[in-house]
Amino acid sequence: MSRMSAEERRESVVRAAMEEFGRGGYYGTSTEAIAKRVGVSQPYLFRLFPGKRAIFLAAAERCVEDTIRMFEEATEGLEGEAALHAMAAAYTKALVEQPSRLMMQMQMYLAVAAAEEEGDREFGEAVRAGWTRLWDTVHLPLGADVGGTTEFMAYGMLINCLVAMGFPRDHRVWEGLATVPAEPGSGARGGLKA
Amino acid sequence: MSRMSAEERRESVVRAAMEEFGRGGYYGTSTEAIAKRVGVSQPYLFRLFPGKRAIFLAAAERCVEDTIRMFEEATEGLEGEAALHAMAAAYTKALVEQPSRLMMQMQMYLAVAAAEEEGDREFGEAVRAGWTRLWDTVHLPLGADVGGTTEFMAYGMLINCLVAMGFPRDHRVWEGLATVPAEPGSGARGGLKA
DNA sequence: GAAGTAAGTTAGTACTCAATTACTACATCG
DNA sequence: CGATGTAGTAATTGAGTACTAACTTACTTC
Repeated sequence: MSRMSAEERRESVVRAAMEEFGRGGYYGTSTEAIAKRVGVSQPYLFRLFPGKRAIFLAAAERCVEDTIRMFEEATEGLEGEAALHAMAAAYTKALVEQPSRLMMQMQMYLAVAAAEEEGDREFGEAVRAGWTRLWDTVHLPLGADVGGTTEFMAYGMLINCLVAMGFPRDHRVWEGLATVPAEPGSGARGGLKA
Repeated sequence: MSRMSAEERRESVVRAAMEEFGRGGYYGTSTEAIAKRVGVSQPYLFRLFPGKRAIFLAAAERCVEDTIRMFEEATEGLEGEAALHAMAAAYTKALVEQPSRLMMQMQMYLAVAAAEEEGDREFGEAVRAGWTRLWDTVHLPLGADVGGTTEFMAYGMLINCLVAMGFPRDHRVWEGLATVPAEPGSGARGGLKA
């Protein structure tokens, strides 16, 4: 169909890969599924990327970068408590609008062990580096409060897990978390914790 | 080699499956890998279980039950703050002694989406039921404090993620968490958060 | 000690999937 | 117009994998 520059194609592959890998993880996602979503033949992926792992890694890094930028933009000019609330709001917004990004994040964390066992030590390094950067991105606007940063990340991971498990928003396990309202667009204020 | 009753064999299969699935997830683990670990031929697994999914589910449910019992035993006769510290200590002990159980737990959370897409709605139900039971198990000794329970679970999920990513115990991302000492056996007291 | 049963294996099937090779359509420029 | 390069596909391959069928070995019981 529509021809695209290789760079543009790679971009749409990365986006499609985030969705697909987010759902099925590395091993549970076929390159064909990604190709189908992009609207391109499966072998063509291997002209755009050296292999499946490279696609996964690209999606993972993009995922981290997006989250980092999201927090940076949310906290622009803010500090302390205000920054915390801004980040929490941004997170709950992402939770509704891009759940696949949260899923992909979890999938990349869990992919480290298997990758390491397969001899790919670099993947783990990249994931840990990404986490550390994300951690610092949160740490700074919170006024370098280690406990606060850790707490924020902790609630984030809990939310990711609840999303992964598919708990409906009105289930009691969400009770302790001030989440986004049922319908998006009606405010989305509130913190990550009660 | 040594013959066993089918029940005993199933038991060892479940244990092996927890290790293997914990590492590679559902799709990243072959039944042959499990069979090898058990020390039995691969096709024999299908006489003990109806299929791969059933093995995964059995391992997942065992995993939840173990954790629930762990917390129940840790909090026996305790309440409130004391129960919290007991559970935290038990968790950090498990973190060192049975990391594969924590990994399996995460893997089962992330397996829900893919299972649902494959038409297996029951798996998600089972996982959510397991989480809810675990939640209640923590909730009770904490004096039915919703916020406290949520916080405890949140820190637990964060720890699971850090373990999955393979962060060494002395990395700064652990700073905000009072974790177990470098060598096991030297006390292991302290809570989940700083 | 023969018969029956339960534990376990070997061999094989049908299928999926990552990756390669060889080809085609379309543009742009000399 | 012809040449060169780039976006893309069709066909295929070889490795792995869940699962089946048929057979074998050991324990138990009368």
